[in-house]
Amino acid sequence: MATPSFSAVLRLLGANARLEERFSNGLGSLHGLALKEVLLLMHLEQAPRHRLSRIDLAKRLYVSPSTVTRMAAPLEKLRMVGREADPRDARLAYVVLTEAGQELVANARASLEVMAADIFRDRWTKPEIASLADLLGRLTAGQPGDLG
Amino acid sequence: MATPSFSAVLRLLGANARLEERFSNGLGSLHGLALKEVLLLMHLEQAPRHRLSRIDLAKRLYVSPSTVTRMAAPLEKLRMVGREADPRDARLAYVVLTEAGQELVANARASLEVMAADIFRDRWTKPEIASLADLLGRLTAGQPGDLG
DNA sequence: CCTATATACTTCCATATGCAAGCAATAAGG
DNA sequence: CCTTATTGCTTGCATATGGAAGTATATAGG
Repeated sequence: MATPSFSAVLRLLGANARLEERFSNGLGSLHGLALKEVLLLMHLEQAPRHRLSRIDLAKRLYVSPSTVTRMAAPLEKLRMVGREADPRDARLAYVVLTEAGQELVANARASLEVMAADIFRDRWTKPEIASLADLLGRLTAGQPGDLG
Repeated sequence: MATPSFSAVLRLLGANARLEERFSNGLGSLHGLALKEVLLLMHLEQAPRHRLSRIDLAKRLYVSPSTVTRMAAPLEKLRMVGREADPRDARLAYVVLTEAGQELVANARASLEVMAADIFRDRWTKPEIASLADLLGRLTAGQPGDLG
């Protein structure tokens, strides 16, 4: 029917939809945060000084700057992140991971790793999982701040 | 850092975001339709008698039934799909692909296959693409109406 | 310096989407 | 038959998101 390339793309779209559904169901009840919010915190955790500008976060999360502004607001209210100005450039308003945020992201990451392992539990060998991760990594290569 | 399973999941999310961005940019200008609308038409094309109930479409597109209702409305206005009642069950309102819809989906599919090939143009061998498609197919297995 | 351009962020508006509620029709069980 | 539960679809409401416009700051070029 479809070319192999097209088939790969179509299946990636489907696999993504299934994964998002699965993770959303499991995660919200556990930590009260959406998957995207946890990813935001994970990017901060990985960044130097645990902080990133909203623009950098937007690039890493593949969303618009306005979305980052609105995602950060409730996280700031929950004291998971703080706001920090740059002394050299008054335009910058870094999003900084707090202590509480670090704790939460550690727990959420553990939950996510369990859920991820569950997805491959049946009918997958370790080399197959590694191969999938490797091939997918080539599709996202060249981006700053790869989490995985 | 992350377990291989978690890494695969994270990269899949990122790859999906990049692909959607790329396909949205290229497709809208070509045929005036969003990627999701083309996928809807492709599912109809593949279905017996070129028609599906809104519920079946929702499952295949991984969206809610209300979204299908609202996606079909403008396509019906454009005469890409029609509405057909079931003589046995008056609750069913099939979405049917029209002649014009078949033409459009053929053209759009060709565009999508070119775009898909573009994504893998550099640094990918045919076996690698096939392997990726195969592995991703295992994540979506068991679903009705696989397009690829 | 002064002006023009670019950047970071925020806010407004339009659109997309899921969920709950509602309606119509069918199916199931007495 | 009649009642109840189920199913397919639509609509109202709340939320999420991108893009355009607006503000403030920084940079580049005379």
